[in-house]
Amino acid sequence: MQGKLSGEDIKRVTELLRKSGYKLTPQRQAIVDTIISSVGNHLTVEELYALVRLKKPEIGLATVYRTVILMNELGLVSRLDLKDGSARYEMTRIEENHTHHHLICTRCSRVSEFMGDLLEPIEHVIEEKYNFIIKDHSLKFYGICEECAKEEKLKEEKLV
Amino acid sequence: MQGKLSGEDIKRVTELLRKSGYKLTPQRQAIVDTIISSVGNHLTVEELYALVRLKKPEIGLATVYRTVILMNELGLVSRLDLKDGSARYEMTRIEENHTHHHLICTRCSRVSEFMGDLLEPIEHVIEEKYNFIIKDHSLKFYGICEECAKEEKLKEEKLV
DNA sequence: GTATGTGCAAACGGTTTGCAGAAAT
DNA sequence: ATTTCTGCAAACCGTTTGCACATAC
Repeated sequence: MQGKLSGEDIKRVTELLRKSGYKLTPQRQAIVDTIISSVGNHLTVEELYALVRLKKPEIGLATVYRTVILMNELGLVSRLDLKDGSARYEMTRIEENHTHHHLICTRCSRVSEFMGDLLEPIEHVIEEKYNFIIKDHSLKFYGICEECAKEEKLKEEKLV
Repeated sequence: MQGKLSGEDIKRVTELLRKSGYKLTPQRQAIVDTIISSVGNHLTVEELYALVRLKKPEIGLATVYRTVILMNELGLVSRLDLKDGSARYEMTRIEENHTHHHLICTRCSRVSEFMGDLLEPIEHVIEEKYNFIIKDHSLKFYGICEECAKEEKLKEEKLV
């Protein structure tokens, strides 16, 4: 659990749920609160489930799945697929217009992010050259994060 | 089944299997042949299984899984994860140095490819800025392919 | 009051695995 | 002869679904 919980965000999300004709149940509230209060964490559904249960022990896993799918359809969260078999979800922050990407450490599987509209020029080339209308993109870099690189260096030094 | 079957490729692959200490069974042969003869097709394991069974009806699905995992470890095939729950595999062609990406049509789920080392400059920026050592990357564009766009246009015209 | 949402447990679908027999080296 | 591989069926694991009850509106 990290990141600053923003009452503004919670309002925005619950409002949109309402407007779209969905009921604002305590379960959904709890899930929204939890997922917002852990920005930057890329939670699996199980992880989210565990966190939500701290506040709402009666909640069922299926409800978490259903809510997260719903929120994804509404564009409130975005799904992230690493290569490890379970989907991850994170809040979509309003400020950014779909231009954030992921750095995935293959040692510790930590996920960090980087910003930038670096792809825009590439997209234009593609659209013209291949007559392909781009709606969305996914850019991921796999490699070794700073912490793991440091650790490795330390080990090497000890061996010398 | 499409693409030109290259005897050279088959040799290269079977050779590498041997050298790495793996036995060259008829099952593996059949799988290698099939996957090579369908370059550009991004097969799911089930699809590959169905194709291989045309030549080797006794083969088991588990063998196909095991072979494809093995070949992936050896770098002979690459795994492609779309958002549809099943992994796809394609031959890794020697000519290209990991610089090919995917265009995925969200209408017909056809997958096409595009080449280009467009990411290299971006990678350097990232490596410096975030102290992240990049080993691999994945770039995918989701959208509407040329054929589907045409189809849509046709429908619109009929409605007018 | 009614439509929608929930919890539970069972089903699902892609993938992996344990095992006994088969085959490559 | 020995190690590796195969086919089968069962297990696995993340996810989805059917259902009877509960609840937000």
